[in-house]
Amino acid sequence: MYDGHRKKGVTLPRSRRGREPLAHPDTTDIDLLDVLHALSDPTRMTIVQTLRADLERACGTFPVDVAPSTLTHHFRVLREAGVIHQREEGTRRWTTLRFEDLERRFPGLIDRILASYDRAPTA
Amino acid sequence: MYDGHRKKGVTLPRSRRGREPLAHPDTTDIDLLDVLHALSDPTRMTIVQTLRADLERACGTFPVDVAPSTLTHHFRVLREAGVIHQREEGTRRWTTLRFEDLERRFPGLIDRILASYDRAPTA
DNA sequence: CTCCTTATTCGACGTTCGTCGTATGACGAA
DNA sequence: TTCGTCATACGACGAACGTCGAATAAGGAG
Repeated sequence: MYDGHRKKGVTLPRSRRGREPLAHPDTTDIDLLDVLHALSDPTRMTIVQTLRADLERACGTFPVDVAPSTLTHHFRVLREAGVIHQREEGTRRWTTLRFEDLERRFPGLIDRILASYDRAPTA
Repeated sequence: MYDGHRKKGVTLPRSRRGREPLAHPDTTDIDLLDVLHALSDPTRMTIVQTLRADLERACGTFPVDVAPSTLTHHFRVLREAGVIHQREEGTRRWTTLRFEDLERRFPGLIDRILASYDRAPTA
């Protein structure tokens, strides 16, 4: 909802990077529908595809062409869906695929989806 | 279909059921991202789940609780994504899962997704 | 013919989505 | 300290989404 007035920097210091510990859902709470939705975007699919090949990457090193703030948005969607894990180290935020967790929850799903995507990248 | 009697419809003739032949994408044009998006909605997932079990059903016979016009919308999303096929017969519109087509395009995908959904229906 | 059933199209509504520019914060190097 | 880099939060924008009610159309039963 719209909260109205919120002067410039007066009111909120606001939590920034490193404050809130980057909430990740428990493995058992990963929702299939959220995962499918997260993977239904080409940018996010590319991110997951890249992470399946390489183990860990920093945010800025993905082969996608969107603004940094857009990328942050996509990472949040993937993280909140339980698809990726992010940890912080200095100014970098390292990202991994939660492959084992996904495998435990939905055996065989991720690789089947990625294989389907390789077969027909963007139609 | 015959076009003959356009009675008092002064304003909008407009295409209605049966006029436009219910466009379905070719098998080779089915886009994975569209399929994943189509399946990321609980109502549509339930429809697909139902169709995988039963072979063919009429629109009104699905175990979902939404308004008829909403259901029509969901069927269109599934149909345009290439997930279902619909044919008309009298006042009924029969719906089937395009299982063989999906299997040919993305082998093993649909059953893997449905198995994942059975495992954790709506979290 | 009339009436009921089936399922649609249309239009509207509030919400969510993907995108970006700008400002901000935290870290590390000079 | 200052400066540059990495990545974020915020706010805005238009587009798409899920939902529904009302009107419409066609088929079938009487």
